[in-house]
Amino acid sequence: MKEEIKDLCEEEVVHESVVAKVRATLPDEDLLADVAELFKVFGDSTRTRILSALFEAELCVCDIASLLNMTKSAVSHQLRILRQTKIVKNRKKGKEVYYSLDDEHISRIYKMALEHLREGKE
Amino acid sequence: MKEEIKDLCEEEVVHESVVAKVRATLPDEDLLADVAELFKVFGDSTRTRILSALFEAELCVCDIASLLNMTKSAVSHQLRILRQTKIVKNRKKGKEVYYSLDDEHISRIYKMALEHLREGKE
DNA sequence: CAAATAGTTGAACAGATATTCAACCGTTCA
DNA sequence: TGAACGGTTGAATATCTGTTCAACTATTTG
Repeated sequence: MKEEIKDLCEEEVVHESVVAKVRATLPDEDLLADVAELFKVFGDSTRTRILSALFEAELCVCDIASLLNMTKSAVSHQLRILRQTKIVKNRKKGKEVYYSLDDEHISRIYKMALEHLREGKE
Repeated sequence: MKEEIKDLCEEEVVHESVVAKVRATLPDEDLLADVAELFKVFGDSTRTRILSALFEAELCVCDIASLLNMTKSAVSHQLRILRQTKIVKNRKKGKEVYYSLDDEHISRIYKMALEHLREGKE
């Protein structure tokens, strides 16, 4: 018998034709992984707080740390993640490094989510 | 001396006035936590795969498990998370439980992210 | 009623992740 | 030049999170 995989509904799939159709339209595996990765970056309240601060103004690391009551180190670690995903850009002036948003789309997605949650709260 | 917190830029904040202004406009702490929580749900490729399947059709747990080549248990755990955050709803018919999307906004946010990533890939 | 199937659930485990800490680099300025 | 400050980085730690496994519920059907 072929019961190597125990819990997988291999044969007992209930709706073969629907499953086949959906499988055909499923986006590329890599693209879906990228979507997940992008959302994962937003999925941390430290980072969402940093971002909503940067919606208002360009800020240096010390500003952000003060604003969020966190250490510079912790902030810097999170900024690195936001930088690597091209959500945030920086410019150096003297000793200070100024951060700002790098992408218009990002703002739209973020604000749409905010709006969604605000509506669901009356 | 008041050096309890070591790395926090308490006094050395570089731009007091900007920080004060930004602080005033910062969204509610709870709302930001909710935003993060919502995005965290999207921040897993198993869940993004489930969602993009449900964009196409209503599916039962076995369908999804077969489609994604996962166990029913693993899928069920993720569906619970999607249910709790009201992203997905279910209806029971006989032994089977059918899942579908519960929210129009969610689709818009999700598809906007997909579009964003597709554009950045030529 | 008993067997079979769809689905759920909790505990356990492994892998990921955020913060802390200490050391470090680069720039300014005395 | 060297002290001071803004910022970064890597390792360590504690916490969180996804999958597995096994046991369970509920519904159908023989």
